[in-house]
Amino acid sequence: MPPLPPYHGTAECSEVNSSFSSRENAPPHSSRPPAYNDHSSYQLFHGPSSYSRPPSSAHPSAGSSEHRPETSSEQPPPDFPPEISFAFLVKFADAAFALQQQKGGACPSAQELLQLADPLEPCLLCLAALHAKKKTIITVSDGVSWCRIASTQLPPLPPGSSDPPTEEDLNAAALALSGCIVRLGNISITRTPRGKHIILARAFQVISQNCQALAERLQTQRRPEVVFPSLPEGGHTAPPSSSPPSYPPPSYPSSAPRPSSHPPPSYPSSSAPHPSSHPPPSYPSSSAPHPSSHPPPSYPSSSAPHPSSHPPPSYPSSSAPHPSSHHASSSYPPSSHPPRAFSRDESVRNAPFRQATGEPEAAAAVRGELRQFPGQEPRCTDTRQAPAVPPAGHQLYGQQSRGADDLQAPAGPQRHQSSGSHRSTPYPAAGQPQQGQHGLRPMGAESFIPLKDLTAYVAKWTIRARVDVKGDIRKYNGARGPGQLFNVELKDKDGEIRATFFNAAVDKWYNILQEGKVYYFRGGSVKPKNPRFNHTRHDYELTFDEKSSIVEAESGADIPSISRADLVDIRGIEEKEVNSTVSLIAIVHDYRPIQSITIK
DNA sequence: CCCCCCCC
Repeated sequence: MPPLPPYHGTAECSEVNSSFSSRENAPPHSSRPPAYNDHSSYQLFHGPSSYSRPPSSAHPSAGSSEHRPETSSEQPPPDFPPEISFAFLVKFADAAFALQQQKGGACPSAQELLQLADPLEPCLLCLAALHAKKKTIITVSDGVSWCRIASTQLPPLPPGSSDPPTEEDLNAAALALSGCIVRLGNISITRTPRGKHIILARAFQVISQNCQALAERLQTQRRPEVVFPSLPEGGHTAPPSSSPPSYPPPSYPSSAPRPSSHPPPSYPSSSAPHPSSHPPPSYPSSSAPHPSSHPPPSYPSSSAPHPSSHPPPSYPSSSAPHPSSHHASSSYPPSSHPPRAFSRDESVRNAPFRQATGEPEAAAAVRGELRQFPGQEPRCTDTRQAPAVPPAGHQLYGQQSRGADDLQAPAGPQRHQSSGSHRSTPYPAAGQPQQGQHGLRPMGAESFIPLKDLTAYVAKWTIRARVDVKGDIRKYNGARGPGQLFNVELKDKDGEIRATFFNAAVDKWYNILQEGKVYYFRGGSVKPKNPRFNHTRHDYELTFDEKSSIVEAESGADIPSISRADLVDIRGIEEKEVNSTVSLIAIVHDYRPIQSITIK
């Protein structure tokens, strides 16, 4: 899939994003729908009433701030680095709040947050992404701050949704996302000609659905919203002061200069981030960290320079202490990863609705990624255990055992947890691999070449890459008649390339290829890409047919699907250069599909 | 073989 160039977009896009800015100090609490509509000219959501259910109301029992995720409190949420256990998240959030209060309500800077964590505990947890067009706004939190992200991807729809999904479908889908941990990937930050900031995601997967307690806990505590008006105009790159990994947690470097503490005058009084029901832990309106309209010279973050602007391309599982500190993306070629609209189909695959079978979706979702962290069993907060991951063998697609099959749930979790969540509509994940035979042999022992070395002049090649993004099947009517196709964006350690499957190849491979998994690919054709439509950082693109060989790789640990280089926390987003790409994992507090946007 | 969305 062709990373599209930065979408400088549509007016509506910019408008939507403008909502992130300033006045959007609304707390993540879903109880404040109006906040989203402050622009009378925009009709962003279906209707306030449908969203007014605060997650907490749905899970009254979990409202207490002391409530902790029941199970596996010591386990990291799926896809989080092993150091990031729930206990850590909670502890970290508490420390962050304490620091915030100590600072008189000012949001701790990234630097300060880093200092709250143990040297080896990454304090930046997320991976985020967004799109444009038919936007969707998701309010997420990383435990420290929260923000709204716009996405054109519709929420994973419940089974039986009609093809243009009905409002009810969308609402149900939106509700189902509350309390989910999602992976929002390939976030693109761009600036429109009019100066608006666009934050778009190309990947959206539900990793876990059992995090209501954590989400509620986060919601019960006021956290500053991170708005994005303060995105640097041009690639401002924080001075790479070597990350200060080790600061004893207790010592809050309150000394850290907080320019932020002086919110620009323009800041709306609304600054009180969470006017809502939860009494502010005591932080002054000043807390409103990001004066919207006037992009602070670089808000708190400025104080916390994000070290190396050029993060390592690949990250060692845990050695990288503070991925967050790396604003890798800043080094990204602008526009290299433009927003890409996700189709509903994809969303469905990532639906939070679980199947009755209660598959360990978390594990499924993370499979691949978690493997990067030896010793970490993929698991979510609770009961869902990681399915025994079959000894990484060369698994032939289509011949997997049921268990393996489970693991394949694409990114997706898609099964709904029966346990008391409001999302109870189980429905099977789409895109399950078929049970067909492919007669392909494992190629684990085969040698493969790096994607970057692939050219039209390489005779017989085998590549080993992760399906970073799988597009939807598109029907078309070309000169040779109708056809169908889908694209995937393949990625390996240091390269990427787009591949296309046409017609019969679609039928054969579409369901086999799953986003996030690593495969050996052979038998495809290489041709120069058309830079007009393909923006991957590769001069060529691939085409596979039904006779090609594609076999899942035994392990994808060396090809991180979530590059730590791109990991940032929410606050880190604003520090990114325009056109940079970042990743983060956050908890969805609220998810509201946008019904329509009326541009004035 | 497409190429939708953005740019050229």
